[in-house]
Amino acid sequence: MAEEEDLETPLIAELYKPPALLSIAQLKGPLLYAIETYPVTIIVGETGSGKTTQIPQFLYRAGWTSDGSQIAVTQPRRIAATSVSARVAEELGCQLGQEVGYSIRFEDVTSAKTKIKFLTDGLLLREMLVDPLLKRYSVVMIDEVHERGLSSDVLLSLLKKVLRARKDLRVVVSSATLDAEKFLGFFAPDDGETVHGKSREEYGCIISIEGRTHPVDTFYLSSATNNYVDCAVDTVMDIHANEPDGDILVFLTGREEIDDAIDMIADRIVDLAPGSKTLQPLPLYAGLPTDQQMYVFQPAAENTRKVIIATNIAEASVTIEGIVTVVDCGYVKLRAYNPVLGIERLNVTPISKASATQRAGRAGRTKPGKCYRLYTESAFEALEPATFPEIQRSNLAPVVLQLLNLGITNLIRFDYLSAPPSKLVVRALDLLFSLGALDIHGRLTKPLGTRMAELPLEPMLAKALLNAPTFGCLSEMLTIAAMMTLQGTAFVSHSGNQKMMEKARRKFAVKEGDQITLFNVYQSFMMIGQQSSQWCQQNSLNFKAMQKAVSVRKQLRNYLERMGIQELVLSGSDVMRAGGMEMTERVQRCLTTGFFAQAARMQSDGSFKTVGGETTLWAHPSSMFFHRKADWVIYHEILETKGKIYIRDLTMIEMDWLTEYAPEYYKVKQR
DNA sequence: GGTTAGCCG
Repeated sequence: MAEEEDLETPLIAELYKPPALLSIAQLKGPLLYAIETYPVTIIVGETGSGKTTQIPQFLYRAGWTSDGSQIAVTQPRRIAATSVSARVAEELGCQLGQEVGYSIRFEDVTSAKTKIKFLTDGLLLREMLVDPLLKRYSVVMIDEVHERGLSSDVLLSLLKKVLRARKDLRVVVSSATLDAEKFLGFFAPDDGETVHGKSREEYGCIISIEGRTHPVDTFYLSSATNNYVDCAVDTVMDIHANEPDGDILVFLTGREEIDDAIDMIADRIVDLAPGSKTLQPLPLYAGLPTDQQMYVFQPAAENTRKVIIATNIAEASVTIEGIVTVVDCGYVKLRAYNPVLGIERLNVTPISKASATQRAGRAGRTKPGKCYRLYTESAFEALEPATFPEIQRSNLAPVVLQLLNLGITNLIRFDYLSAPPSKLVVRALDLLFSLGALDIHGRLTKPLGTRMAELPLEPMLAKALLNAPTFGCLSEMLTIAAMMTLQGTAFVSHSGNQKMMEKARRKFAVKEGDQITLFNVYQSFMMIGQQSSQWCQQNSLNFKAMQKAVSVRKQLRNYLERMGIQELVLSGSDVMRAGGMEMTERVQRCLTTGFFAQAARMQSDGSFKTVGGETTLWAHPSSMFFHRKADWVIYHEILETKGKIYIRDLTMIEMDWLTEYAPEYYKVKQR
């Protein structure tokens, strides 16, 4: 086919140079020596080097847990914590939950015998609230720090402090990229200073480990493309025509691009010579229903080559057998946060070198592979070495709350690995102050502020929930809080089935808005649906998400009970009329006490304006106010997509409630 | 007017 022969921008080869490194087994001695000698050891090794599974076992066998302490190994994702722990338990020949276990939210598979514990980094942060010096651990290993996630960044800062207080603690930091010097420099004492008698040079060391992956030949475009989706499709067809067997993995940035690419490939398959090997294009993104995600793991049919077109989900958390070729568009969607408007948006951003390497590595898991980068080599050279830290582009209110609760008072001068813009910190402090979590000196209030910090909820929702008893709607707010944490995943939404979904949603809808509609969904699931998956299917509901809501609700209720707040179940007429107010109104008022800063008023054209009047917002199509009229509302989330700002989870309120429940916040704006 | 990169407590 001529079309594929003369690609506008032909691909040129770049030779792969295997690094001369030692394998993990050969490094056992040096690793144990380093961890014994230095407070901090930085491990550099690609996924597949065995660092995550082997190092904890080395430490365990070398006696690091013989005094009854444990080894903690953190992972950024739940799926990694569970699967790695299962493998280590198998290698050590023990039952999972005995010597080796894992702990993630809602699942604690550990026991008194557990010596090696895998857990998510977010959960270790939570543990620090109860045990700030992490006394139960002799070694803490933080894995995948190169991803620069919010939790792992904060953990590293906190561990630096803990190391100052605990001479016996050892920290192992593991990264897939060569930014080890930065991490080591962060932990080490300043020049001329010492910690526990150790100088900067004596404080830590770096060990690099060889990966167990196969070499990957990398190709670049000779000149840049302005349409990487078209280019990806061309490249796939070209590979299919010219390369031997083996599946293809294509990285694009989102669902829309993936669907487009799949349609284009499907069109081109028709043109393939009769009887020749065919292509099976498969999408993979997180929003896809689980059963459809599973197709990518099934081997291709006879005489068929699989092409998996995926988002970043395939970069780290998912491993697919049989991939020998990777096509990398060079972009990813990243969250950006505008602290002035408090708006999150998803930006298509060039990936980092670290990501590019990780993506290429996906081609070399079973045998030598090839990676086609849809950008020039000079564009690759110009990429940032590592991903822009999440702490510099997030809403920091939850982190600030947690740090304050750990006794860290100066958040501007806190020892960050990469400091967030001070605007983000100030915005977070402002919000927490207006919620009543901080006093004018920036200290946590008691009990409200400390309780908000303890709840595993975003601050606004935590505030509303803690206020619920005064409105006599704790039971309802527990349900609403649990449902809101699902972030719009309660209803299943695969393309083509939208009408059914709309119909299902209308069954639960009430005029007061989305939050009380979510309450109805939960109530029906429990009472009518009897928590069955079949009932969920009939009502276009996501069974897994509903089960999660049940768990979250239980967990929140337990937290509140420990704070001495009981869920009172009122009965009959009490529920309907307590305080001379309908339950719905009490819930609406209660929500206002948490979300007053996110109020908007509907205009005659159906759009919304914020209180200041400067920003135009639109109800998200999943909201009932996408169609219906409202006046004032509070909203849960605000997000920007394709230049349009949407608000999600809306509840009707009255304007007077804003000044009633947040007089300070609205005082200035009234004048 | 028409939707959601990914992950965590």
